[in-house]
Amino acid sequence: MAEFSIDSNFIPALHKPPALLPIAKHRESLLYVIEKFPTTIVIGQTGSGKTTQIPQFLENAGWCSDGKIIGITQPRRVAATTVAVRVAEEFGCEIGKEVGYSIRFEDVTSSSTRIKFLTDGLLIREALVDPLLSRYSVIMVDEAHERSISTDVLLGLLKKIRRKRPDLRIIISSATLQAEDFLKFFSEGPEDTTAEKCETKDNEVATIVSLEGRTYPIDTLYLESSAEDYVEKAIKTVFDIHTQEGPGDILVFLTGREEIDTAVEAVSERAAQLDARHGALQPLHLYAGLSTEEQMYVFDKTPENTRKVVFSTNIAEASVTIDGIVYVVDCGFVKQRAYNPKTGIETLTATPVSKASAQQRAGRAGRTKPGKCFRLYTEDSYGALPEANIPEIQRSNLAPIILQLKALGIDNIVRFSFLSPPPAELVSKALELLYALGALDEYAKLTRPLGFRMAEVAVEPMMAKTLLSSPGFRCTSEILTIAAMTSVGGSVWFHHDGERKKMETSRRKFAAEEGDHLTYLNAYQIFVSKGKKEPKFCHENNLNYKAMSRAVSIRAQLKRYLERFDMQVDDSRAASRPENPIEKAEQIRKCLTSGYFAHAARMQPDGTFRSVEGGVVLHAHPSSLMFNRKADWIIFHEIMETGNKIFIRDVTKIERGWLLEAAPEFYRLTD
DNA sequence: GAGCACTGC
Repeated sequence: MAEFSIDSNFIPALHKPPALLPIAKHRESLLYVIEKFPTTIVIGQTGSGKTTQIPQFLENAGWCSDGKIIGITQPRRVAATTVAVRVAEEFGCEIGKEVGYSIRFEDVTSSSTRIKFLTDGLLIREALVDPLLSRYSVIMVDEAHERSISTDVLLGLLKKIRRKRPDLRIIISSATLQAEDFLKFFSEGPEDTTAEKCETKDNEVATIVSLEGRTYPIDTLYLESSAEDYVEKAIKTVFDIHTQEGPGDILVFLTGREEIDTAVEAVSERAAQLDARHGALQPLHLYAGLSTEEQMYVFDKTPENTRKVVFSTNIAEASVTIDGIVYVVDCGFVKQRAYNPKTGIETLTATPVSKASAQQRAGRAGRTKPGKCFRLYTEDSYGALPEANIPEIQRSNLAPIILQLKALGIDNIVRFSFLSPPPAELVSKALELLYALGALDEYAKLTRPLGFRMAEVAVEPMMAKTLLSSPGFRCTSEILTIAAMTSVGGSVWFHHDGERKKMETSRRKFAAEEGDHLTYLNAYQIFVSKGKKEPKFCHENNLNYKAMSRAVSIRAQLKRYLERFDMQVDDSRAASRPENPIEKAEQIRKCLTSGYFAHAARMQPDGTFRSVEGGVVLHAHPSSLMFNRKADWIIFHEIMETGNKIFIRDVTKIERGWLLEAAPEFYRLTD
């Protein structure tokens, strides 16, 4: 008889049994607190098990017994799906049964679902149909400290809903630093009523619970004097770690693609001269612009005697977790988006990180054993950093979110209870645009049906207006495609290293003389007809298959909205040759002007553009067909300032007269 | 001649 061996007969568990997580000993007290207080703020580090365990405790304790469900929101789609799959496993059910998830295009829930994970943006959308979110007995807002625009809006909504639904339990998961802000927010009376008094000590409405995490100690090291060139300093630090420190992979935070590619190249060159006794160094890059398969390399196990060093953007701060990182190198900067309400231009600039970010980055070193974090700045500089990031809601274009709030019946935006109120200029800029688009009337009320419909379709306001005016230009089918293609955002064309030339020639095959929007339309139509929606076709034509498939889903969803509004969509003629292609193209360009009149510009003799609003100098982005081409008047989808230049992307030629036709009032005001 | 990261029944 063969000898019995445990090793060969048992497969090690993928994760530790829940009972071993520190959270298990807090079960009773957590349930007590949630029962007693309408709002509970949970502080738990990564590894505390809060996201996976709390919903199961609640389900077990009977919070779903009256047919209501437990909802847990996440800021990201991947998080919502992966956590749901894991909880279903622990719960012992098939995903979509008792435990499910719901994200855009993917509803994996059923009538038996009791624990539901979803993105916070989607829960806000549910509130449009069910304003009191009456299906839920408990709503847990996870990763609230990240302060995404949707999370902030959701928190304001929940505070409002709570007054009408005393039975609803709200759980906010937060990092230590921000817990007090959340407590204060939920303890204070709403700003829009004076009647409700603040609760007394015996009648507290919110409390904080702290859970232990499973992180390991991290040594933090600073520079004695600040570095002049942090990319070079980062590379040197990597070699110092490699030659002087024990085993373990390295994660380096830089700000963008260019820096990262430079660093990867430098490390692979210099690593060749390393003494063999130190072992090999394998540099890898990680940023969102990479294709999924290219991103996957950072998860591969390195060969024996090889140390992995990942140069990454902020994507590795919260969105992507790489196992085996023992050393973190932090340059101290991040590229951050901001919106300037005076010019209506978004900027993307490298800014110093916050203390919260620096701590989060350092924490990436201590996930499997004690680690070290090398900060490429002085301890004094750290002390001077802001405590937390400026919340997104205070530095974004608010037009989309104000449209949604109005549709939810929140007419007085200024008195809505925001955790961090947005600056008044951002609010008035958004109101101005929504008024110009016809979504709001002169009393700032949502118009019917246009405003309500614009709030409902899942594209930004200018495109929503374009889409909804398309029947008047007899080009709804085409605009649906263009809306879907611009929604996937800048990732339609794709090339491997050194294949840029090939991509340019591929792209030229789809090019339309009138500009980028019609080029998108050509690419999409050939993809769904001749390309038969196949990956092979995409590969041959330098199209991003993932992006194209997403465009197909978005288009189908947008089409369903229009049909619900009783708008006819005739796709049959678009697929075949239009009767008069030039006339059709003109209708499409006119229709685009009806939504994008605020994004108009005129070409100058030197090839740059001058914007109609503000008269600033604009450059066609090199990814645009209008780069190096002649035009007169144009409209564009997106505008962004990077470095010292303002770029416009997705550009289409128009005629001046169309602007006055589309928005006579707007142009009278700016003239 | 070039852009951080997310996201929407």
